[in-house]
Amino acid sequence: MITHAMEDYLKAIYLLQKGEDEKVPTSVIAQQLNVSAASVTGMIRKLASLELLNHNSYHGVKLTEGGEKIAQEVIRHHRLLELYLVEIMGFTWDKVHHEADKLEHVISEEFEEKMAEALGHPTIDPHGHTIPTKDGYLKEASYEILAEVDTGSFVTVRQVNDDIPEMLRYLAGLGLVPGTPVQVVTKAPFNGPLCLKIGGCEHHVGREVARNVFVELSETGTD
Amino acid sequence: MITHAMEDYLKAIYLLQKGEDEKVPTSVIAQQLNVSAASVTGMIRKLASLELLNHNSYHGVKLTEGGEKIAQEVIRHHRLLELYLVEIMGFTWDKVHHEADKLEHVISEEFEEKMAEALGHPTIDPHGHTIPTKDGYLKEASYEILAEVDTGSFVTVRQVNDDIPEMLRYLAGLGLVPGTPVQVVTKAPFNGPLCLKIGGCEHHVGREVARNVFVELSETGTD
DNA sequence: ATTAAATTTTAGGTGCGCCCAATTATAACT
DNA sequence: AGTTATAATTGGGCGCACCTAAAATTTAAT
Repeated sequence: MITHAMEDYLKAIYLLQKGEDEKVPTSVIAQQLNVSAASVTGMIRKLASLELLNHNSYHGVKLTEGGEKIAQEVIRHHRLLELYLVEIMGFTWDKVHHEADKLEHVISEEFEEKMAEALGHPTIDPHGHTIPTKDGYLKEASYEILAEVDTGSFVTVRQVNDDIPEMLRYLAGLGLVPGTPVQVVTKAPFNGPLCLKIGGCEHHVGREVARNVFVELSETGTD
Repeated sequence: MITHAMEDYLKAIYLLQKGEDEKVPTSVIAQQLNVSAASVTGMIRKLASLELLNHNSYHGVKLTEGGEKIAQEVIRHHRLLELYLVEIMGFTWDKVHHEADKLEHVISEEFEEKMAEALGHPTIDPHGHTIPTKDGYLKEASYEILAEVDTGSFVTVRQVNDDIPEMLRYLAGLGLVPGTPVQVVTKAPFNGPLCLKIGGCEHHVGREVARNVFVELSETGTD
């Protein structure tokens, strides 16, 4: 039996091992899930005994195929839910992450299918993340971090981190949402703010924010 | 902190104490929730310590105002969900009870409101049960049990029990759904089947089924 | 009034998922 | 290589929600 907590661990490990290379250390999982390292060790033992991941003591974990499958299903639920809540139910995009985190463990496969149909089998969620397909395929495109692109770059927003509601409201206010073209006008030194041209207007946003926005470099004739 | 299990107990007790008179005995709660009587006693102690119900040892329990409030909220969630799943998402009515039982503990107040709006603030769920209002008011109309009305009666279906999916599919097939007018043509003796005229056709249904259908007697000119 | 039957409660125990504190393993540094 | 810092694991505990088996209470029946 897969419990909700197990699903949370599998999802977290899956997303972490995508970001980095393979092996995910205990401490990182603990931080991600806001639990103690001891708790993680305990849960890892259980998941390993179910062959959902491989555990090399003191050297991190790696999901098995079975573990990845479950993680992808949970992520599909989460991202379909986020989009459904925004598009069909009229939630603002800052609220949906929290709601989806609870619902993702509870909905049936039929619920998932009804959502997918109502949304026209979408592939991208409101924050720009790829929705895994029913058969578990998830290829997350890799974008640049806005905070790190060169001054003068023309970029298009592709993704934003979805877990800080206040930041999402701020971003929406700026128009810094997936699909928006942006020019990086200046980057102040010493981790200072970026000056961004968004829809003709210039805005100054801090690095903290710019680290949570992911962009694609535009073809810009010049160069 | 109110847990999901507590919500289930409060809901069950609320619905049971409506049906009967006041005090609900331990054994009935145990049966309703499919747990042992010992488990019920344990949970009752906890709920009593939170002042959500009053417990007279060996003499059953009765919800306090606080307990009723929570029960009504859970029931509102459940019934709005059932209707939403049928009307907006296109579920068949036999599947929604199970789905709503899981979702009812998880959705936010905002989710509840979005559903209510999308449905035009409905008052009756797909099986004919009253949906409590936001401020907790629930007046469940009391109908006759189809199995017990007199031969020859003209009645209108008002409610059906929602927890047996196969029976719901059967009832839908017969057209025995809330709003349908029905005539009780004959009732075979020794708990035999009822002959019902539904939309011009006669059908023979067993007592078991007829005990799960609730009807309102129609004004029938004659008499 | 006593006893038998049914119901309810207590006692003791299980698995889950979390914690803290203490230990052990790895890695990093003279 | 030997010491030290960091990270991971083990051990012992806690609360929740459930269980079975045994004891206690109420009820109904003689």
